[in-house]
Amino acid sequence: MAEPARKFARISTTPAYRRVAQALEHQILSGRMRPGDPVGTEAELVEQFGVNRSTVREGIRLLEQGGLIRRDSSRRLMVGLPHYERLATRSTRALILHQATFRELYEAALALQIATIEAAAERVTPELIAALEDNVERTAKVLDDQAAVAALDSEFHTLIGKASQNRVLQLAREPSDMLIFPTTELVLRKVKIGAARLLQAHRMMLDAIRRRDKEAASIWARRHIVDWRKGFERAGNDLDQPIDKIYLRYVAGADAPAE
Amino acid sequence: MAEPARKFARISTTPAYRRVAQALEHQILSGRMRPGDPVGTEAELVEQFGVNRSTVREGIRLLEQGGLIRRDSSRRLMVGLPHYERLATRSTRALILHQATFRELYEAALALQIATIEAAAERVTPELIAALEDNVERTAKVLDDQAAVAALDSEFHTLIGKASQNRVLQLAREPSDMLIFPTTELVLRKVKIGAARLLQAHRMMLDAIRRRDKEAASIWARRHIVDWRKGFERAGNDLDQPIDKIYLRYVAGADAPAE
DNA sequence: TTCGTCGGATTGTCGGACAATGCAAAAAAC
DNA sequence: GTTTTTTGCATTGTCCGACAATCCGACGAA
Repeated sequence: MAEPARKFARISTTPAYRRVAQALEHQILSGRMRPGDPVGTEAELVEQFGVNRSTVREGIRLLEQGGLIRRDSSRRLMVGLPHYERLATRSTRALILHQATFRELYEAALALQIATIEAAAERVTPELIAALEDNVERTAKVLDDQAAVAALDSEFHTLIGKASQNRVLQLAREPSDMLIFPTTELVLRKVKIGAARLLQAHRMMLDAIRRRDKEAASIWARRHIVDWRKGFERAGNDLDQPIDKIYLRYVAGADAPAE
Repeated sequence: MAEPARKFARISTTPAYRRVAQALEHQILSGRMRPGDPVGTEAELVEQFGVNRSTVREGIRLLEQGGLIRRDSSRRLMVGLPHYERLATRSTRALILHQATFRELYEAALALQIATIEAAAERVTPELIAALEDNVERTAKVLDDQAAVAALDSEFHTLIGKASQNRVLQLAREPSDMLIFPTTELVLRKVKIGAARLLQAHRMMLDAIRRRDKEAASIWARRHIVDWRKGFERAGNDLDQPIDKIYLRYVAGADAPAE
């Protein structure tokens, strides 16, 4: 049979639920709806879009997962401000599924932490210095408790991130941080002097930041992460193994379906 | 008034549609379902979970947006491998909504590009060298066409990313790349010798990578990005302005709802 | 003022329905 | 027997209507 002589362009038939999502997203990104604004009830959206409530609800789910739309204490819809954490967990999952290795994490963490601490040395505020000092003090007190030290280590680096006042760097760092920090505790258990070295590194970094000494801060940050790598390897782990083996228990959220 | 003495944990009642999504996600992340596997029809999921089809569909939407579940050419569901691009656009949006500035982008890009090119110098393959050479040649041919040069510049950096063989770095870079590259064309229009400088930088980076000379690669990468910044400022832009003004048109996808 | 109670509004879930479309098996043509 | 066409079934997208659970504000009682 002869070709139907393609006279017409392919008609794009985007499902209605997706168009609902796109319309809402556009409103939000263009600034016409701002974070915190109420989105309106499902019934209102039904009326505005002229589609069924089921369709509206499917569209809402699309945005809800991304954090662009949230529900407040009651269950009303409002425009949300997607926080990095949520994005980070998504990225984290992607890295796991792509079977990224610890070496890749290490390399990225090295570059990002150094850049972050240099920015922090430039722009740190007195409040954050105080918070960092407090963190270091608390770390010194619980030096025998590996879990506590690991948690404080994570907090320390989060504070450095805040001090950097660079949201792009923070965003870029979060996936690797989320995957590396849970191993700190394991490393500390294996390497006995690890906690003391960690504390010293934190002290030196804090001191360098306080003096706005980018170079010293950078050197100690590097040393700190190299220490992590050495500990990781000494704990019997292979830097080239994919991360998924270790992390599933950390990222897999829920369990049973409805029953 | 006395404190209510919080004795009870907040009672959490997760909606069924979300539990459906969590159950599927858990299956995927744990590896019991692998990318490419069919998820099954909606009817099957209805039967397995014992909930209504509408509920199943809402749960699917939650995952569909994140790329964890896709639909193939027909519309059947299958496990997807969320690609970085999708994550990057989400992160990009977050940065816009958080009103990040170009200075933050610049700082992050500097650190990330340097780390990437150093990794690339270590691990580049002959195929990628060939691809990079091809890219540079094509750039030399269209030096007067700013749009073409900008596109090739973006491609060049993507290739460097591939050569680094570090998915964590690539993932970390994408948001800032996506926001910076669209400005390259603007910069090239304003700064006449920009294209020539860009080409020279690419040549030197390629040469350094080929020689596995991390130091030279790093130096030229830095120079390259500093050039971008200078051009950006010379074009009359303020590095401390939030990025949203310029980028809405790039990231806002669709417009009209159903009518 | 504080505390129950009530009713309206809204969301979560359900069941059923139907058109459009893709896929595969059955039927027809060679 | 192989190729093409047709037919039928399965599946998704969309709609409708319904109801329980919950939240919220108002109203009245203690």
